[in-house]
Amino acid sequence: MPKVVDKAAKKSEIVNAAMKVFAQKGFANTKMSDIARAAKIGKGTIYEYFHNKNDIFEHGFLSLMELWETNIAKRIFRITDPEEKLKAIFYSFLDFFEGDHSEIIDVMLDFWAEAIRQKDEQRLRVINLEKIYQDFREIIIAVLKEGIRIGRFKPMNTFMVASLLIGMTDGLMLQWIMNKDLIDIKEAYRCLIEEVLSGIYMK
Amino acid sequence: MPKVVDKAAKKSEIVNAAMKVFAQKGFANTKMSDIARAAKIGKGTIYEYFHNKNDIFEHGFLSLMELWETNIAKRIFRITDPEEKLKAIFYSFLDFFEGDHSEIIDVMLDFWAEAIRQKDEQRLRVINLEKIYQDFREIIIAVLKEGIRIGRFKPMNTFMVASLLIGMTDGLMLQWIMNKDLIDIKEAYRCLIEEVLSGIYMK
Amino acid sequence: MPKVVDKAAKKSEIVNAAMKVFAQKGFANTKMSDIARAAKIGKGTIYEYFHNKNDIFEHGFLSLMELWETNIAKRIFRITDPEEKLKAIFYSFLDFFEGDHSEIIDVMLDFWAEAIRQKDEQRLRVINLEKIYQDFREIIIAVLKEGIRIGRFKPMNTFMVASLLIGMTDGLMLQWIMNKDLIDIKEAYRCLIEEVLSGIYMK
Amino acid sequence: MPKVVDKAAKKSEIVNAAMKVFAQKGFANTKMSDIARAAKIGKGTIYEYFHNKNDIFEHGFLSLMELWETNIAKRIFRITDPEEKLKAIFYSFLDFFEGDHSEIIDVMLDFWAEAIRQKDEQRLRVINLEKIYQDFREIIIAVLKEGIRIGRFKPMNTFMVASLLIGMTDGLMLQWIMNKDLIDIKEAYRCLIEEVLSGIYMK
DNA sequence: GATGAATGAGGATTCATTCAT
DNA sequence: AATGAATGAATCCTCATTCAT
Repeated sequence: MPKVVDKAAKKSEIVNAAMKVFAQKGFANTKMSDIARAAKIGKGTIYEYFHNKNDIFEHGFLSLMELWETNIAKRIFRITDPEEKLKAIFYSFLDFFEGDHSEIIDVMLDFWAEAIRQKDEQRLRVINLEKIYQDFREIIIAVLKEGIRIGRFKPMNTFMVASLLIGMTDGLMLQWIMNKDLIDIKEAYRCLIEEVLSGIYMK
Repeated sequence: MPKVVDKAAKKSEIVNAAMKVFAQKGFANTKMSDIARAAKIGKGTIYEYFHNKNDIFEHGFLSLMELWETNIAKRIFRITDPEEKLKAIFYSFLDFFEGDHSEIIDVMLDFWAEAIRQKDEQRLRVINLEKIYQDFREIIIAVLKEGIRIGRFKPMNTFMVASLLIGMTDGLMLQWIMNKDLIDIKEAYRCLIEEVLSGIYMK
Repeated sequence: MPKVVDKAAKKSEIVNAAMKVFAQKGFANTKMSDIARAAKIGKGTIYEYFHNKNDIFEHGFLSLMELWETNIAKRIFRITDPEEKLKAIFYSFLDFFEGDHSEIIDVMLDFWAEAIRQKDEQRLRVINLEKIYQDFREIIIAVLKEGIRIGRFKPMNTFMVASLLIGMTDGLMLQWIMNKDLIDIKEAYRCLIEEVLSGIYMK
Repeated sequence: MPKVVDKAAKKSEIVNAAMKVFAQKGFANTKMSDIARAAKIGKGTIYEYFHNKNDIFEHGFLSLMELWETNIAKRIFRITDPEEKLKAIFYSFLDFFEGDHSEIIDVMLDFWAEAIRQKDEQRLRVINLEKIYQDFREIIIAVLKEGIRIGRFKPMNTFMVASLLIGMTDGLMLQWIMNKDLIDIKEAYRCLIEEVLSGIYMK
């Protein structure tokens, strides 16, 4: 009888180890041997679970996205009030930063850069960033429209405002990554929600 | 009699060519031969003007920043009204996107990713993104404070709001890079200035 | 109570499976895992029966040779007439091609190539192709000499003619492997025996 | 001005060096560094002239075939008598063995093995052995038919006899490669031409 | 006995950089 | 000053073999 191994568990162990290294060194500068060392396995073992370095990268991205979607869904599915829903959506981001995913966030830029580069390629395109933005935009647009309908939000270009709000969280993250001591991410979100959002409220 | 060459001019020609290739392929995937071909010179000639690939990258970043600073300064140095000043600052970004620098913007993510990676290294650190954010934040904070002082803006956490506003332009750019047809960048800035900023105005 | 296994039977099962894969992919391109899959056993199990990949190869070659020798012997041991004996020898080759060993034949070239490469090495040299040719040549030379003695064959350089006849069957096989539809191997041997051999007959 | 190099000449230098190594070690066992050392250049330089190891192999094969075709053509284009033409064709092989290509011949088996393996693949198939046999067969068939027409050769299955004759030279070569001292290749061809061919002559 | 998960030595290939011309 | 031929360090990936279960 050969050794029995939880393939799925080991796979995600490797992904996690890889993500940490990616975050530290960047995707291009990370060697397979770095990942192997971080995961405390042999170089060749990685190839039992992944086709190549890109494959690991993509799995990492996907697992990050799943985590994120689950989180959003959990936060907002019960809320009906548009204002509260909007707040909940932005607070769901905080969960990421406050959880122990902060290291993972560091590699987001590499994901972004790679995704943008892949944007015109028909091939695999596992990292379909455009689709992700689209999905997220639609969620926010729906909330904004509902708010406008019931007279809680001012009339506005919902598509643009949604894009700007999403942009704000992304851009905030960038600055936070740069210097985590400088930006109090919790306070930043409070400020976003309490002070900036007020621009879209009626009156 | 040796050929007389405008060293500086040729240097910036090479940087410009390199930036285009970086934008298309990303820094790591760009070969020196790609740059040489794009600049219509020999591979070896690049080394007459730059120490190595990183050197080109850094010069590219710096020239981008200079362009940007010049632009902002030109836009706002004469304006005194805080609201107008704020608008002018954001409109100055548009100049980038509307000018023929749009291709160059594509490489920004690589700059960001690399800058973030270098953030802890004492060494070279030509790309001091933190410093750049700092500078930009201070400009905006000054405007916000002046606006609050004269009663045009609501009291607020100026540091955070400044960070959020900067973040919004960065994040917007990300989405615009992804799909330039989807996002009307001009309209987006109009929306930012007219609809979102109103959240900070008094009444 | 340990499982009782017919070691020898399993060993030859593995060899047979391996030969099929060798024939398809060539020795160098065949992975141990390919052999394991073909033999429907685990990769590690192979090593219970063979030292390494080379070992399998050599066993395959040897079993092929045994088959061949048995076949020749069975065909000719009763015949005394030189002409008939010669015909019988060549017909014995047909048995190979007409049997279900045709797949195995495909790997002969790899054996040849490897054997030739080993020809100068003192080491292992399990595949002693030179010896095999020598043996075969001697059988044919004996027949030719007997034929000459009793006046059925013309006087000739028996060594050379034997070598040429052996070469003809080898070379024929090469062409047949290339395109089995093009060459009717049965007709080819008939032609060899009836038309070409006549060159050595008296009259 | 960069160094001026005769690219074509260097390319064939590399091929020649590679062929020698292939002959000694076999294609699969030859490392790129072996070729580099043999050609007295750096490992990377090889890739300035060839795409990969296979590419070198194929160029080697092609140059061998060109040499061979040139040789045959030179030998026979003026001869009209079928018997003499046939002899000339076989003597043209001798030129190879007597020239300094004997080392190159050693790698033929690798070509064959590889060609046979590629026989079903649609892809590149630079080494189209089937086509080569076809061409050669047609040349011989034409000679045989002409000989029969003018009553110099017996009626026969020209396709099969041609295949057998080609096979004989191939098979002879195999044995000669095995032990060059044992087989006097010159005498072998004389014997082929004088003794075996006589089987097809009228009377 | 059987297995396949784990391994790391080995080798093909890439590409920044050097340097002779 | 300009060039591109030459290079080899660096790195991805393969796969025969080992060994714990």
